[in-house]
Amino acid sequence: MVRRYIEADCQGSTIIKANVRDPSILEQVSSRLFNRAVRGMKINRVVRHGKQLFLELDQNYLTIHLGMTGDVIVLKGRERLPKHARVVLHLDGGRRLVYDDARKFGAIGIAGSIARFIGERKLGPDALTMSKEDFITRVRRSHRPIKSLLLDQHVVAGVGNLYADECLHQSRVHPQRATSELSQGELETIWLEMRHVLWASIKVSTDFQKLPQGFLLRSRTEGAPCPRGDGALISIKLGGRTTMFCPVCQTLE
DNA sequence: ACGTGCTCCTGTGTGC
DNA sequence: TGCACACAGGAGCACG
Repeated sequence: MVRRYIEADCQGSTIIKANVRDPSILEQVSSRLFNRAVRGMKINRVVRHGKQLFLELDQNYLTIHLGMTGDVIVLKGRERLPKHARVVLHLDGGRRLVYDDARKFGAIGIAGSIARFIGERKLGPDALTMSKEDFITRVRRSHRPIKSLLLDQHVVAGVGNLYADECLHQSRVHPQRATSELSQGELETIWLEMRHVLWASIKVSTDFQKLPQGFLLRSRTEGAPCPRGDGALISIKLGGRTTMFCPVCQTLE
């Protein structure tokens, strides 16, 4: 969604200059080098891999990870900056591309190539691009709970906590099931539902209330009725993350 | 190779 | 209304 947004509003624009208002948001690059890397460069296109965004410039890539509270906003006039604007890119034509991030878990940097960036961080294949066979091969041998694997960006890139819960709910698989114990059919279902869930969310621009009936994300609250059956949702901790599921339709066996 | 707990940071919701 | 506290959608790290 953010990738499309940036591309729609900024593709072809030239970065006049950058204003790094909080250098601690920069990853492995100083403000000075960052400025030098982006100044005068055109934004040719925007590529996404998992949760990572790559703004393709003329000679390198500007990388963006939104963390938990990061957001990209394009200001077209003289609007006030958002409260936690960490980096502002001044574009030709008076537009400003703003990175806003309250908690500062996000990061912005410069990369020479996408492949190298992914390789250095050992990121797995993108959730929406990887084949079913690739997904099953990468996941199959692990004895870890399936939810931990879905959340592990080294295995699959792009699935966050909420989407992992939704994906398993749609698949009717208990989040604590050991992945190695899952049947071929269950793994195929999980791969399919992972795609369904991510596409569905993109379609409604992550406005969960607009998701179709039956989605956990519409009422992700402990005790809420299961959106697709009889149970009531319960909450557990798995790998330190809040995990919501229906104990009636997602069973451990 | 795995789970656990801690860390970074700030805003929001809850209970007293 | 004010305050203390728990918790939050990410991810890296040390540790056992």
